[in-house]
Amino acid sequence: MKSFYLTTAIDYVNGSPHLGHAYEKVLTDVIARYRRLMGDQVHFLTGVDEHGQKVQMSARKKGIDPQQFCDETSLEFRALCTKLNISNDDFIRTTETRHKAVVRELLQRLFDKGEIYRAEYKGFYSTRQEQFLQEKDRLPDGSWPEIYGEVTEITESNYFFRLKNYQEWLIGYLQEHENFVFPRYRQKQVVEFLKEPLNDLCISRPRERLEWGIPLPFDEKYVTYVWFDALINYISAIWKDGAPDPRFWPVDFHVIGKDILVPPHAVYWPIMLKACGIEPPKALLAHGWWLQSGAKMSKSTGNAVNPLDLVGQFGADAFRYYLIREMNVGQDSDFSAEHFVIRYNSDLANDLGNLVNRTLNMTNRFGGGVIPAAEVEEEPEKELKDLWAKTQAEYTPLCEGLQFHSALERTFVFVKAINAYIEKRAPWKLGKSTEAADQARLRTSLATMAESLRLAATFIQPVMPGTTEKIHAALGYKAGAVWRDEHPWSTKLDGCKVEQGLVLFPRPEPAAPAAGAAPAQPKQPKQPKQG
RNA sequence: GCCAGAGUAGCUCAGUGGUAGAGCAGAGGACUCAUAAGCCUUUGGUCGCCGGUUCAAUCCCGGCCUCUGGCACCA
Repeated sequence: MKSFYLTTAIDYVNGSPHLGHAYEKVLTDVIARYRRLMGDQVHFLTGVDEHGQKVQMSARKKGIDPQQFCDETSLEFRALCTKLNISNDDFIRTTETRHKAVVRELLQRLFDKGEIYRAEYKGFYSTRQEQFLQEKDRLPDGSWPEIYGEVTEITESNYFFRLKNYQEWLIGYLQEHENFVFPRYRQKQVVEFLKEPLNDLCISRPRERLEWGIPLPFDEKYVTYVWFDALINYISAIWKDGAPDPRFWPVDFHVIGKDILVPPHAVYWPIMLKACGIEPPKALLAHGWWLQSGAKMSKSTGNAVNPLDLVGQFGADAFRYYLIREMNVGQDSDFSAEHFVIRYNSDLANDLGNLVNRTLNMTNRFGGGVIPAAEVEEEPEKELKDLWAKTQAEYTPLCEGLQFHSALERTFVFVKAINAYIEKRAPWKLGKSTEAADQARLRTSLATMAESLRLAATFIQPVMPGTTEKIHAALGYKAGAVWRDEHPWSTKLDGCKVEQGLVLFPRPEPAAPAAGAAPAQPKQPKQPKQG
């Protein structure tokens, strides 16, 4: 069985989860679920980054121990995974012993090899912000901004990692591995970055300045800083006998935000691994950001909508659907609650949810609640089956290319076609006919709509696993163990007993006529005709 | 400044060397199994601007404008 290891970035616990965290987890989860369905042995890791100055300061502000602070806030991130139905196999925290041990082991290994050395670092230090400043932090007139308070030039001794020794190696590696970074154009950014000479990387902080970190094994007066702590999580979580578990390493995908691609994941990380004698990752997937231009405006009026509230209101599957359907992986996209409601109503409630409900109702009314076998194949059936063949052919390549938004789009084209098929057959008319041929067509139409619904449900599974299960259950069906065997058009449903009715995606209550932007009013009902 | 991405119907986007497409929104219609859902029909665009190559460019080339992101020790 092929193994497939993928990770999200670990989230910094000095703050609450937001849409960006949610998206990264959902995207990674969709890939993970898809690979599992394709038969891979998946290992999906996520977690939290808990060290550093900000955590130390936040804990102090609350008057609690940093560890206690981490214990509390990391729970929020775990809760987010549960809420979004994330199927991670592991959740790592950088304050765990298993992690700290590996960090120290690798630091020692590099120190022994001479990859880490001690040197003086001279710079401008802000006591108030407890950090070194950069030349770019200066105001145009050369002074330092007010927020830094008193700035003094100090010299500090620190440990450095010989990054620049590996610059040529990395450039060559990127040439040989053109698909190291997805999307491709981001790899160009990395190559561009490497045209400038690298400096060695400062990897320590003196403990008097930063207490909350992992002490260097060869000098306990220092803790390691940021990258040699956080990035290591990807291997510390699967550490086995002095190396990352060969069943999973090298990792198939590190899913990260575009903001931490260059330089941390695309430069520091491969070089760190190379220096340790460990293989680099197979690929990095840098996703874009959700912009919330609309939210900023409403914030000023105090009406800010937290996107994560939509999960509670509409369910994890609907939320996941929106994120995956709207975002072209790698690009940025705009998030708006209005847009969300429009998609929810149109795709999920009207097209899919309503289709499920009407299929169940017709099967009960015209078929006695049991899905009959198809008996004829005329133009309407042929058209629908042809479309399925086309959908099936396109689906897998799209998913393999991470084009999940397109894969969903094709699947919903098929869903719409099922609705159109039903109109063509009009079982409610066939039901009134006593002709044997019409009765055969009626049974065929019930079988066809049920089967096509089963197939559509199968294809939405990586994105909306709960919905797939509900639809299959409503059809009285339990999917087999091998997903790909579920893809072809079949007679698997013959004789299945269906449920009474099922409203999967209830339409939201009409928005209260509160001031300002009322989101997505439901369409005005048409007046029923008199008579 | 440098690098990259993007500028196509009201909105979100697809697209090909031969006088433009989808979904949503809008308009009209027939139906009733259904979450007043679904189906059918339909109104919208000098495809950022200016040149060039070509029989022919939205798609090729050059220039320009606008937007977004990155340009290191900051999660």
